[in-house]
Order: sequence, then structure tokens, then C-alpha cells
Amino acid sequence: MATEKAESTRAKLIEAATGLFRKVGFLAATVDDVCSAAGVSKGAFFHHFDSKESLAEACLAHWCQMIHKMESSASFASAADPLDRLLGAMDFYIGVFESPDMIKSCLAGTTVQEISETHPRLREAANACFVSGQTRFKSLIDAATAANERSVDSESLAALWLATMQGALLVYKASRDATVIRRTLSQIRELIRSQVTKAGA
Amino acid sequence: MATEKAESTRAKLIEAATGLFRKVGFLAATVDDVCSAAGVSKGAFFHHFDSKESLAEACLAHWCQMIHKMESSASFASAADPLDRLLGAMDFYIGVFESPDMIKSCLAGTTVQEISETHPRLREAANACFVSGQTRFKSLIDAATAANERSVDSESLAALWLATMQGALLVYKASRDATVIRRTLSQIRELIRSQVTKAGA
DNA sequence: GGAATAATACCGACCGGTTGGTATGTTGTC
DNA sequence: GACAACATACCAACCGGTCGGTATTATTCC
Repeated sequence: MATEKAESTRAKLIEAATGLFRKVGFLAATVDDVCSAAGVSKGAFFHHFDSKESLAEACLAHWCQMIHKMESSASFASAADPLDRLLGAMDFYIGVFESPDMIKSCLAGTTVQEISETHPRLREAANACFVSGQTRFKSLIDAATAANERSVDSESLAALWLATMQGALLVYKASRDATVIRRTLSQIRELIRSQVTKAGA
Repeated sequence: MATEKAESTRAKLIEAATGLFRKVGFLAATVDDVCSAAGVSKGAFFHHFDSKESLAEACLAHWCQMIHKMESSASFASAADPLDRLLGAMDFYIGVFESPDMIKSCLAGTTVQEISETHPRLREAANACFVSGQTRFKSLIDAATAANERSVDSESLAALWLATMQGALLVYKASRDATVIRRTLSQIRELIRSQVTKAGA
């Protein structure tokens, strides 16, 4: 199939671009950079994408899917107890940034800072990533609270988790202190755990 | 005095650049943009700063000072009770982003995302802003805990406050939903309040 | 089956606008 | 007349995007 080859170069471009965007950002990564990182010519690039912006849009869409799949196949997803799934999900994200070779950067978070005022399409694509992740996390909280016969503002708690994770990554980029991610997220984990499990109200 | 005039154009450049960097970011704001926003010629620009990067460095230093002064002169700073000072500080930051014409962006946070891998000097300058703010906030927590005869991990709590604020601003940029700032920060406020006041340990 | 045709995938030189930065000149002040 | 504080014209590098052309595969028609 010719389509396979074409699909592979497209995938190579998206993968290379995602890596570069996460590291140096959307604006600092040039089209030529992306091409050479993907081992692809400039002609091939503009055959598959009609602009740098549309590549970034494809990257964000792919990023969103990838996170979703990663969460689905992670071990916590198959836990029987809803509370275990919730706590496992948080432990998963706390742990995933522990390995030194893991790029401590979220494509959506990095991108949206740079383009929120200038590229509305990308802003919406990045926001879609956030909404998608937040919605799934909210479901985990809702399931856990239902099982524990508790009621919490799961929407705001999910937003808090998202914001703190993005903030922790940003503070890491400034300080290069990897422990800040674990320390901050662990505190939110404990906050959510107590709200979901504690008796009262 | 000639020095006054010169100091004023320098100040105008820093102010205009700070505004632009907060809105569209360091990379997207061009030197010409900054000059016309400041109402200053390009020659004047490069008379006062020898590069765009050094302007950004000056902006970050000025930003750091400005935040410090703003906190010092805010009403919460003169509260008698250390706990009131701490809670007042958090209320201050929650409230300051409520007004619609307030730019919901931190210069240090916006800048560091774009340049953390490419401009080490700016990264350190942005980090200095974070460290400075976090240290002051930690002092507020320490004072409040001492008064309440409690002991908490004030370092991590201060880091959590910083990270969550930065994350909330970032999520706002994606969603344009201003309520996310108040909602997330309020939850951290309550977390810190309970840790500082609650009996136990 | 195979020639003819068409469409897809790709190449890389090139273009024009932009951008950070410079060179040169001018003005006011001590 | 020396020096700070500008102003203006200009430049070279860069960067997103185009263009003419080619190789490879798919489709049509006999």
C-alpha cells in the first residue's frame, strides 16, 4: 500500500514535532527543525500539512488520543474498586514524571501559553485536550464518591488536579527541581483522597 | 536632568514590553512592537538594552520588585494577626484576578515556558521571581503556624500555592473561563487554612 | 496482461517578508 | 567639544511557504 508509507511519514512528522514542541515550544521549533528531526524533506512536510499551525493542530489531536490510550491501558484502569482507580490514576501521574528521561512537559500546556492570543484554532485544540483529560478525571472522582456515599464538587477538584499538574510542570521548567512535581501533586492527591473518603456532610 | 528623561524611556520600554510579553509572549512580541507600544524609536531601544533578551531580563527583575512592593503595600500586609496576613494574602491574589481588565498572566510564568531550554539567563531570572515570591509566602505560613503552635511543611505548601496559581493562569488561557482561577485557588486556600489552624499532630 | 493515464508522495532550490541588530547622523547638555 | 540620548536608514540571516519537477503507485481502457 502506498498509503502506509505516506501514513508513516505523516506519523513521523507528528512524532518529531510533538517532541520538539514539548522541548522548545511551538514558535522556537522551525519547520526545518521538524523536518530534519523526522528525516523528511520540506516538500513532504507541506504535502501532508498546509501550514506549521495545522501540523500543531494534528499534534494536539494526536496528543489527546495518546493520553487517553495511555490512561486506558495503565494498570490502575483495571482496578476493581473505584477509589483504587482514582488513587491509582493520581499515583500514575505522580510516578510517570519520576523517570529522568521522561520529558517533563505537556504539549497542550506548553503550546497554549505561546499562542493563546494569536492562534485561536490551536488554543481551542489545546483546550480540548484539557477538557478531555479533566472530564475523565472527574468521572474517576464521581465513581469514587458514589461508592463512598460522599458528594464533592468533582468538577472543581478535577480542575484543581489539572491546574496543579500544569503548574508543577511550569515550575519545574524554571527550577529544574524534579521533586516539585511529586511534592505538589502528592498534596493534591491527599486533598482529594480525604474529600472522597472522609466521613461527614 | 537628562538622566530623568533617559530613565523614563527606559521605564517606558520595560513597561510596554512587560505588557506585551504577558499578552503574547516573549517570542511573539517583536522589538518593533515593543518600540511602538512604548512610543520610542528603535535607536533608543538599543541604546538602553543591548538585546531583546537583556530587555526581558530587566523586565523580569522589575516584575519581581513590583510584585514585592504590591504585596508590601496591600492591606493584608498590615494585619496584626499572622493568620489574617496569610489568609489575606491568598484572598488578595484570588481577588486581583477577578477584575476583567486585569491581564491574567504572570510574566515569569509566561516567559519561562518559551525559553527554558534556549535562554538560560532568562530561565534563571524567571526562577528568581518564583523563588522570591515563594519565600515570602513561606514566611507567611511559618508565622501563622508559629502563632497557632502548629508545624507544617511550609516549603511544600508554598510551592503548591505557586504551582497552582501558575497552573490556573495557564488553564485560563486555554479555556478563557475566569472562574477557574478563583475556584482552584480557593481550594488551596482552604487546604492551607486547615493545615495551619486545625488541631492535631 | 499491459500500455496509457492519472493521482499521490516526495524533493529541494528558491522567494519574499520579517526580525534582531547595526551604522551613521543629529541634538541637547554639561 | 565631549558625551549621553536619541533618530533613521539599512542589513544580513532566518523562516514559513511556494514551485517546478520527479518517482512511484493506482486506475482506466483495450
